Amino acid sequence: MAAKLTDRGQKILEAIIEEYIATAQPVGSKALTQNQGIKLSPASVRNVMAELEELGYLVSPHTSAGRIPTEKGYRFYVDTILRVSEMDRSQKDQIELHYRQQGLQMTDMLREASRTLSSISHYTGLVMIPRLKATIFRHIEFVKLSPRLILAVFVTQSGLVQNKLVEVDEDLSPRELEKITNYLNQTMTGLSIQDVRTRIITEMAQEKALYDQLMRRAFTLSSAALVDESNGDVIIEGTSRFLEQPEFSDLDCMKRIVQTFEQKSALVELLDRGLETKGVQVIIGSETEHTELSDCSLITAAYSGKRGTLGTLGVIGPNRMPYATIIPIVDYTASLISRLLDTDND
Amino acid sequence: MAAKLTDRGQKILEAIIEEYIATAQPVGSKALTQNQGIKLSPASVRNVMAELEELGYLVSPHTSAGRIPTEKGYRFYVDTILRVSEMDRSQKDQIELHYRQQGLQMTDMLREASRTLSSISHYTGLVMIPRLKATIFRHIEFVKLSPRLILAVFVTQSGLVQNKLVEVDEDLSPRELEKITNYLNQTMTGLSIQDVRTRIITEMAQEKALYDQLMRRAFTLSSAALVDESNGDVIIEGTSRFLEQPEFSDLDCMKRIVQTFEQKSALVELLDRGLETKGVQVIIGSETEHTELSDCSLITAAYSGKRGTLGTLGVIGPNRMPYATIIPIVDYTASLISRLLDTDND
DNA sequence: CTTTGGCACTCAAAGAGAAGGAGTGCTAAG
DNA sequence: CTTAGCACTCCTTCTCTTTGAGTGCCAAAG
Repeated sequence: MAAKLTDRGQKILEAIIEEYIATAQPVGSKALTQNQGIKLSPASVRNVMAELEELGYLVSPHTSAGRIPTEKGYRFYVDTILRVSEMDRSQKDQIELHYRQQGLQMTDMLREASRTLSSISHYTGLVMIPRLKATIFRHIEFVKLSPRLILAVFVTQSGLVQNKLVEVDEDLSPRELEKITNYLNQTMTGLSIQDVRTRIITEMAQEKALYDQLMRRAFTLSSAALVDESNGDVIIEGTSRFLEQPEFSDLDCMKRIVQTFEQKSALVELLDRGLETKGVQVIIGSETEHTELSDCSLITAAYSGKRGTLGTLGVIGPNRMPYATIIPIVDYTASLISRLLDTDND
Repeated sequence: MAAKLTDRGQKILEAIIEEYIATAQPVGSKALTQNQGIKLSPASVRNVMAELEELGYLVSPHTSAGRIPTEKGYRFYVDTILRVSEMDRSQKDQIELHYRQQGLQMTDMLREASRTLSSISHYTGLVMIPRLKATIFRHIEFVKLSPRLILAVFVTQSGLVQNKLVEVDEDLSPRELEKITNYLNQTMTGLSIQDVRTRIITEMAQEKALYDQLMRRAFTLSSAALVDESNGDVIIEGTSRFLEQPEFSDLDCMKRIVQTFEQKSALVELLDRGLETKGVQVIIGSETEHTELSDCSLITAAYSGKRGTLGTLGVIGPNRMPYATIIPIVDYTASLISRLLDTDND
């Protein structure tokens, strides 16, 4: 019971998980001895399986069925058994093919990324749109729509374009607006939005601003324009892939998952977790801490622009996912997107 | 057989359809005599039902089941039987409640419209984003991202903001860009994009442009910026509502529908049909001319801004939809959106 | 001529066994 | 430690039956 997992135990656990991933059927002892390079009799395999069950890596749905992996089983598989192979050139090419089109804006590119993740992995693709405050200021422009209404258009270093309507108290002349624009573009370029906002706040408190009307207006306007009220957004592509998975054939369970997708907030939260981590992260089942997603797993990786992490992307599917093939796909996509964001628009 | 539908026939058809809409179960003669104010014996009702079946308004799934409406039945119901009631104040208020938030950009408002349509109708909401070329030019702004890359930001009369990256052959100085911007904003405001583009083309052909370098650049740049390469886009909210409908409990059928939604093109095509029509339009089943949607119906209406139709919005669900309640909802939402677009941003 | 009660008929849906079979745990022998 | 043998479990599948809702038609009543 207290015994650690033997070498043989790992081999068999691996074989069971891979078989189950492939077939979605409980794996029996006999099937194992036939399919894999396991040189043991069914009876021996059964002994090991009983051990594995006792350790919590497997369960059997009922007495006369085979075993299926538990979350703990998947976790162990992903953490210690799985060796992720490098992708070969042709696979990489296949992915890159989707990003050939030039002149895409950032959002379009991220949408394409989500679509590609889905179509190559055969699961559902997720891409988080960068949080505004994490991005680098590049350019701001104000368009006066009416005396009291101004459209702020705002471009980040990585090419993300954001629009925002700002209502103002006082009518600003075109000349004033232009001055404000110039000032902001000259002083703020290269700072992160976070920094821009703190700078605005400190400068507003300083004397200079107190006496210079224009300055005050500039700061009021830009601080309103740069408020990031979004709680994050995710591009989801390939929801229909979920309908292909036998584990979600229960309509009710399916409905709850699709609803969770539509609300997005749970996915935002899950993708957020990957922001700090380097490399690929795997979240399995109840680790999501959302009951509706307790049978789903995520494979995510962070992507970055010139300066630091921008967001995360990944794939979501059932626990029973071919991690071995999808992890490299997610990994490569993240680095590819990072590369594209680096070289684009400069 | 050749006989037209009698008054009594209509009454009974109406009762059957409404019963079927409510229960999703084939309707039998007995149920009818009990539920509705029909003062006939089951046997008489059966006679009428047989007639209705012969005329093609009903079918029975098998001998010992009740009858369900055919598409022809729904069509007749919608066209001639159904009398749509006005909505009362409280219902209108309930809808309007969702649009209270101020300072929404057009796209956000349309998304909210789609969400509201879905949540109030309990089906799936659709809102088509206006085609660029149908909209009225209000303002254009160019942001130079790099020597060869310019971001064109483009605002329409109704408040739609569009960004586009344009690659240029020659480096344009900020001063030149400013002049171009001013020129375009002065001459083009108030024209439709369609008109703007034809005007650009004719002016480019004229002598003035041939000799004025700046003009030529202005036209090249703006014509590139105003190309509308999008094939239309639709905001879909509440896909999960489909999973609640018993008629789509077949996973395979469900999957095909969700896939069709994801591709959007079919929906764009269907919403496009409503652009010319005034008032609410109903498309039933195979009238969609998409096999995957042959069990779906759409209820759509066009919405408009200051000048003419901008797009359409509506609801999609199974053929068996409560048309009587949804038609007013769609109708009112379309007029509400039109009103909001009219008063907004001016 | 229309309406209605009666009645035989049909057929899907639901339930009850019964058979089949995959897989297990245990034991004892190699 | 490994493995063959064997009894046991229990899900799955199939068939058969029952049930009941609903029909069509006919003949009698209004």
